[in-house]
Amino acid sequence: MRIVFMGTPDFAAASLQKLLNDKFNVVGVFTQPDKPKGRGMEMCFSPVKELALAHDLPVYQPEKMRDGTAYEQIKALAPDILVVVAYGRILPDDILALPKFGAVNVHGSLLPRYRGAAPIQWAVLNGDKTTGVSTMYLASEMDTGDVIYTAETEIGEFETSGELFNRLMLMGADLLAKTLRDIESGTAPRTPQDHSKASYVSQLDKSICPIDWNKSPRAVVKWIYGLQPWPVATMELEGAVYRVFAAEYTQNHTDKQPGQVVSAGKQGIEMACADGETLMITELQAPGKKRMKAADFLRGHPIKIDS
RNA sequence: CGCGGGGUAGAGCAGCUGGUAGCUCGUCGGGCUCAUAACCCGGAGGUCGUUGGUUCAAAUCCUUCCCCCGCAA
Repeated sequence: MRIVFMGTPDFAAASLQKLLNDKFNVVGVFTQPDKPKGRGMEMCFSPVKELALAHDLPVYQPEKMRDGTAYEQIKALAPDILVVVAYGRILPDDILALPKFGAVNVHGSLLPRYRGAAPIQWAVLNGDKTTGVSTMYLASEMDTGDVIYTAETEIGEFETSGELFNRLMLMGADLLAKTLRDIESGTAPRTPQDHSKASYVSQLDKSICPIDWNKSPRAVVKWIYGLQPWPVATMELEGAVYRVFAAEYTQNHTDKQPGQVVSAGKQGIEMACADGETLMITELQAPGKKRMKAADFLRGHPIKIDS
C-alpha cells in the first residue's frame, strides 16, 4: 500500500516514525514550508521534515494547496491512501478523492468531542477525567469524517498538556498503524460521528493566560497545567506578571477575596480562590528570570500578604 | 545581525553615579524553651560567567566569547 504522509509538528512525526518502524510503504511526505523560529529566528525544518530527510523520503512543501501544484505532486506519487496528521492545511476535495482508500487522520480527542485545533489542551483545561485519540476518514469539513478507531486514557490530576500530548501522540501512532493495517485488509470499521454531540475548540493564545481566581482551586489547577508547555498561565503580583508552573491543593479556608495573597512561605504562595478556598502556588517564573520554586523566589522577593 | 531581560556565597536577590562585597533562607556550632519550621549569639562559605582594556583602584566603565530566560509560533 503506497502511503503519502502529510504532517508538520512532533505529534505528526511520532506517527510517521511509527509507520517507518512498521515498514509501511511511505512514498512521499508533505509538510509545511520552513519558517524562521526560535531565538534568533533561524530557519527551522519541521519535525516531520527532519524525520523524512533522515530516511531519504521525498519531501514536498507546497505553499498553497489549491493552486494545482499539490494535486499534481500527489497524483504523481499514486498513493493508495493519504495519511494526514496535524498538517495544518485544509485539503481540497479533489485531493482527498485521489487515493482509492481516501484519506485518514489522527485526532487528539475522542471525537466528536473537541473538533478543531487544540483538543488535547482543552481536555485538560476543562478538567476532563479522560480523553483519547481517534482515527477517522477525512471529510471536507474539519474533523467531521467517519471514525475508524478510538483509544481512551485517563488524564492525571496534575498532568500538563505537554505530558498528555506526548502520551497521546504515541497512542495515536499505534492506533494509526492498526487502522492502516485493517483498512488494507478490509476489516476496518467506519462509524459516522454523532454530530449533535460535537464540540469545537480553538487554538490557544496568550489571552487566556491570566488566572481567574474566581474559579475553584481545581479549575485553576487545570488551567495552570493545561497551559503548559505553552502559553503558560500567569498571575499578577505587586504589579508584575508571573508565569505559574505548579500548584498544590490546600485544606485551608480564608475570608480574603479571590486573587488576594493569603500567605507566603516555605510551602509557596497561597492564593484565595472562589468560595474562600485557597490554592498553593509552588513554582513560578518572574519576568526575565528563570522558572523556580515559589519558596526560592520568596527569599529574594519578599511579598506582602493582602489584608 | 528580529526585539528585550539576566549571569554576585548551597538557593533567591541587593550592590553597578568605581575604592578588594551585603541581605533573606539554608548550612555548622552554641544558647533559650516542655517543645518548635519560633527566637538569640557565633562560624564556615564568593577568582562577583569568560576575554582583553581604561584606571592609583572595577562586581561597578568599554570590549570578546559562553550560558540562561521572555517576546516572536
